[in-house]
Amino acid sequence: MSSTAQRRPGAHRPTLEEVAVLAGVGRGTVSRVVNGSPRVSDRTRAVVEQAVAELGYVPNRAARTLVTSRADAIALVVPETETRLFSEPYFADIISGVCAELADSELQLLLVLVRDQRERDRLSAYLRAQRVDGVLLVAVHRDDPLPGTLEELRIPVVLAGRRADHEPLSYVAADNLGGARAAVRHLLAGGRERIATITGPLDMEVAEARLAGYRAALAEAGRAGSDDLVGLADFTEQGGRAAMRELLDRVPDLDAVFCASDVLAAGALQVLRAAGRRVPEDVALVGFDDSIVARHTDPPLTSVRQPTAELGRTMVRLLLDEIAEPGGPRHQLVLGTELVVRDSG
Amino acid sequence: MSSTAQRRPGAHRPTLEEVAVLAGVGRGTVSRVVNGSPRVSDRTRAVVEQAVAELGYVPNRAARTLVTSRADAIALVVPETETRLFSEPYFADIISGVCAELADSELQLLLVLVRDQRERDRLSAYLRAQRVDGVLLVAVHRDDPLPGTLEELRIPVVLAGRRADHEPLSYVAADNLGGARAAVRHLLAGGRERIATITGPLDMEVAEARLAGYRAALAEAGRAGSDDLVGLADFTEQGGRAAMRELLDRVPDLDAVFCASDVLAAGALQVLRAAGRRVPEDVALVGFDDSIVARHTDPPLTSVRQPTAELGRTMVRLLLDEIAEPGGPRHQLVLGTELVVRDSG
DNA sequence: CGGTCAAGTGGAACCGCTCCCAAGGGCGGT
DNA sequence: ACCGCCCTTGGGAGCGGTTCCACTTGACCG
Repeated sequence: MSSTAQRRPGAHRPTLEEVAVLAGVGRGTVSRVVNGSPRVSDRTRAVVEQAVAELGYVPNRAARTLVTSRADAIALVVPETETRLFSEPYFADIISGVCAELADSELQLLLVLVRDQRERDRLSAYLRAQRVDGVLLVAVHRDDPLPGTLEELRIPVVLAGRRADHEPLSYVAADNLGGARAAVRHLLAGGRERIATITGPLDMEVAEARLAGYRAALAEAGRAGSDDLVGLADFTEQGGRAAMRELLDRVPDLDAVFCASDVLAAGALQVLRAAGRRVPEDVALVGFDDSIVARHTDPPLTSVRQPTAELGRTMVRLLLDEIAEPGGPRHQLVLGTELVVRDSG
Repeated sequence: MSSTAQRRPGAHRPTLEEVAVLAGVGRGTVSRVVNGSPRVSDRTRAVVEQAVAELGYVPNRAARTLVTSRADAIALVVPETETRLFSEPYFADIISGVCAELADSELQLLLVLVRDQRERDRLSAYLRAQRVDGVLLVAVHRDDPLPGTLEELRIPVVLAGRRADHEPLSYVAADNLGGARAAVRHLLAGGRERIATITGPLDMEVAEARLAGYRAALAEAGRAGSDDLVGLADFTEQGGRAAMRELLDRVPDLDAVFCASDVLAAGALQVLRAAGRRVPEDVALVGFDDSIVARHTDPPLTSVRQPTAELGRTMVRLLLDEIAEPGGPRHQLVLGTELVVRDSG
């Protein structure tokens, strides 16, 4: 039973021990070389590296994790209620940014959708089983219990967006208020008089902030925004339609609508058209997110773009910091937004 | 230097051993209870379960993985070149389906974007490090080396779509040929005479199959599809525009275009409009994917819907099969598609 | 009533790695 | 020539599970 070439690819994976034997050194030495410790002579290092290459050795992560209790992985957690996110560049860009930033580390990315209490529990179990070093949390609602749980478990977290003005955890957010204000200023500059808004669900700080931006722009122009001009919706197209209908009922003479998302705007647009209003002649329309729909509606939507990939990258950077220095200071960043003017207003 | 640091609440996770002590049984017994082995008396089981609950015990996955060499995780691998996927419901639905199916297992989902050779190598290393039990592969091009690598490593794989007609690996695909044929039949039924097509990159079987469906429909109607009527593009909007321009040059009297994707169709639509053609009066337009753009163009696009979430679910099911029975038979499934008629043709 | 056997249980061995400690060797200083 | 020190190195002791084997026990059988 000679230990011959288990050379069949895929069958046997060489262990550190085998590398040590081949290189004629001890296990500790191989470990040091593999992990780039400086306490190894150049000659030995070369020999070991040769052996590693020859055997195609790759360290077994489970074994390493077991002893270091680092998982070398982070999780991106998304409430499934937000699956809509997936169909927008927002999410794609976040992922893209996250992966880009992760590429230089040895970390892996776990994707976790949480759709109900059961899955929430499952997630807790994961975390408790020490499967990840940190968590990226997207689209948190104000009363989401998850951030609290994570904090209790002492697991580093970074949020995309914040739960409220005053957010204790680390987060990276887009300047929603500023973006919304810019959008409404643009409408004002275009001479619009009766500017309405359709908001997202106000238990999300994003929606709240965009509404605040709308109000701020009106206020600085010396106009009191009447509540009649505010239509409430969730972030769906259907919600946009319903809200637009109500607004038209309540304020038939409105001449502009700032929508808290492009999808909302798309819904609103349908209703406006059905009501015989021309966009932008009769009613100007501005969205938010600069998502793919914005470019394809007729007319294309003026919208607010967020630096989403950058947001993903930054989140990872912050998370790595927190992982490296647990209990360190929290980091909170707000990234700028940009108005993209198209034909809708 | 006393080993303090570990007493922070939330820091220390109870081990199997501690549960055993509390329950007054051996480690093996606890393990059996935790893993649902039948070889435990009801009384003992109850005692152990009590102890588990009391301590909030959750098995350490790394330790388990180390000895069982099951990773309890699968990877979803996406070539980054296909990030466009992310902005379409296609991908969102795949993920959603995958997660839904995974929810009942103990498996986790790793998301891996591969954007260049370096990351491809990194992926190989992951796989070799036994971090996953299987791989879901999306958007494979014909000459993609990844499937081959995986096969060599003896890692179970299921593809979304296939590389060619004759695909050795397991896959789940939509009936692209059938869908395309249905789309073109619909155009024929509408009385269209000069039906063109804009294809995706022909090194992908999806694109090829959709083109084949187009040809099949023409053939069965007794019309030889001239090559003049075929415009080549990648799956981008820009590609759609370019291809549409060429087609108009070559075949000014075309009265319908079947596009291999909605995004292509959206591009084509812009060019048609710019050229003064009315859709659908002068030129009928049909897309594929029933993506979010399809509903928002003006007019909304007739398109072919694929059962994408189902596709994700099925992929997982097949993969679990392969994992359970390595070296077992390959499974290959084709799921039906459905024509969604809107105003564009 | 001894013998057979299945069920239930405890515990050792081991998975592959990191970490630490002790030991070997080289070298400058005295 | 000897001592002390630093640089390298080998290898033991776990990390927290699973698995297998051996042992105890009580039931059942002839």
